[in-house]
Amino acid sequence: MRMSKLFFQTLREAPADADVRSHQLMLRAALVRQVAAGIFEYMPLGLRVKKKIEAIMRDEMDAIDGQEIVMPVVQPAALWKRTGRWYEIGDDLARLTDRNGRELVLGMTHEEVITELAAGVINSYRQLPVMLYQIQTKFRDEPRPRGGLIRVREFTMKDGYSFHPDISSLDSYYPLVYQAYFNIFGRAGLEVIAVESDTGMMGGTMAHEFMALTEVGEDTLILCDACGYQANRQVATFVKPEDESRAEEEALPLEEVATPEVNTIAALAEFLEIPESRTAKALFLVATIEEDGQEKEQFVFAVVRGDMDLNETKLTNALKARQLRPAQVEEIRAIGAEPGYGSPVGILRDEVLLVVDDLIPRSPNLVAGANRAGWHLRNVNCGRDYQPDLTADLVAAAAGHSCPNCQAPLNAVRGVEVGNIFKLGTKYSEAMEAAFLDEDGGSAPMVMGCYGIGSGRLMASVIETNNDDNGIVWPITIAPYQLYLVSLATRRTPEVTETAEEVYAQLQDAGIEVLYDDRDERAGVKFNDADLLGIPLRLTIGARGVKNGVAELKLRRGDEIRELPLDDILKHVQAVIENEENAILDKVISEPLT
RNA sequence: CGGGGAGUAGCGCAGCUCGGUAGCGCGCUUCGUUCGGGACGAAGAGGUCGGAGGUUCAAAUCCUCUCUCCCCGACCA
Repeated sequence: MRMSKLFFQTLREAPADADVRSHQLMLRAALVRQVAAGIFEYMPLGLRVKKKIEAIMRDEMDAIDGQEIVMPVVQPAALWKRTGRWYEIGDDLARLTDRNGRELVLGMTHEEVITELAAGVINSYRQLPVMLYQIQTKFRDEPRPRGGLIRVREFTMKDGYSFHPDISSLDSYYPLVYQAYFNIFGRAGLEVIAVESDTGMMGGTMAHEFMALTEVGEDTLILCDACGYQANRQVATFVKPEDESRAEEEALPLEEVATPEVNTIAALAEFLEIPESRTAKALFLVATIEEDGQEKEQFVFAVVRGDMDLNETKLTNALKARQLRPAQVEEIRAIGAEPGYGSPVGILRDEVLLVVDDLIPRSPNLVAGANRAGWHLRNVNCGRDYQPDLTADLVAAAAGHSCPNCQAPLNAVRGVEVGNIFKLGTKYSEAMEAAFLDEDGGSAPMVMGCYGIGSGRLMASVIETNNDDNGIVWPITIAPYQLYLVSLATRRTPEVTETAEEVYAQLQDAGIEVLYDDRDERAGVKFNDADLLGIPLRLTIGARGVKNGVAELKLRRGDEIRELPLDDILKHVQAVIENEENAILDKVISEPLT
């Protein structure tokens, strides 16, 4: 491709809207443009990267017997009503009505459609297992798109769905996808780690997220350097700090203490001169719980120790709740509690589901609120002063906590979720009546898995982790072009243009992807654009070199400049490209899932 | 949805406090000189100042409403 013909415009300065590095670079390098919040268009260079990423996805999906299909973006609401997600999912699901008043949705994922498709085609266990995937546009009306392509509303996703005759078939297939995912990210030059994750609205029994470690990530990961434990903060566990000396402590009498204007744990600990671990934190929430097929709202009073944070995912799971929201002040008062001074002692127990973290019964004589402003209670003891309805692990693991496997201190890092895999089980096949006849002639629902990767988010994550002050540093496997050919010709050096044209033709004929800078620009402009665009190889043809029969080769990552003989240039370039490719493939992680 | 910030030329910004009819840098066009890391000179093109309403002789500037975008939080297969 000739730069003189390329549809692009590099920007010297990043648009003020762009905050994160990858977003700035994508705009400056003319990969994408933003059309609206969370909605982007891809320009030629960006689309080439996207296509390369997707080619890798196809390759790896095909390698584990995936078969590519395409499903619609616009889907009938009826499908989503059958699984109940039409009611469960809120405003994230974009809904519309056609001219005849039919309700439609914009697909945010395709379980409903694919399950119906599979149900229509698959009748027999002989047709199983099967893996279907697509690379398709999704739309989620996110409440807050952010970070350029990190979190968007309209995006392209590779989503795959596998169908199995039984759980063991899924169990044996799942690790293949797990490895295929490492292959995809590795080949795209993105370092990721896999963490166990919550199954969330997808349902299912086991799930992993593939995370790119970067500060712009929205997820917090809990890692153990000592033993390799890795989990999303949503599900991470840890060994609760057991204080042996205190566990034996005698329960002391309840005692009210005046604490004017003290309505946070930090202020309370300071005011009473006690550690936060000697206080009880009260949290007021309202859960949506399904009971006898009916949804109802239930006030939930959660108690965790003052030095810990509630993990809402754990609480949601412990309650088997559909949803959880903070309670309103009026709701809190209605059950006899007071915001900022909440206590499990003396509330209207009939209306409240009282849930305590499993550390609370082992922590005697805590300071809790007194359910009236300006007062707290000393020596509150679970079991003596109040009886919880449920005791469970409710708190979030954090840096410094003890690893659940080896007790070493845990680390917390930020990550971007670039892919995920789920064992769905039969949630969708049952709802959609996707059954098959097994060997015994009996009917059984198919067991499903689902597997997603966002193309754009992957691209952004690669840029986020592969750039320097001058621009992007693409892994050669997904770079828009492999080689940037710079012609430094002037009007007085037609031989340079001639040579550059010859080299361009020669490299192109050999199948090398060349971006040829034939513009009438100064050297500095060309070099700076080459750096900004991040093309892995830069080959410069200048007057000096032509005179000596050489061209200069420089790698984007690195400073070394090598002179290559012009009469044998193809061989050298090919060798360097191969070398660069191998350097990336060598880093692909092989991590059998146990 | 709560909190904060911002909309003036393709991009980055000034002008707004104190109303007087829009400016700077980069980019873009033409000509000339230059030509190995974002050249120089000259001449140009380009803006209903996000939108609507109001105040005023006069509004980018003051008032009201509204739309959009960004950041933090809530939320999130």
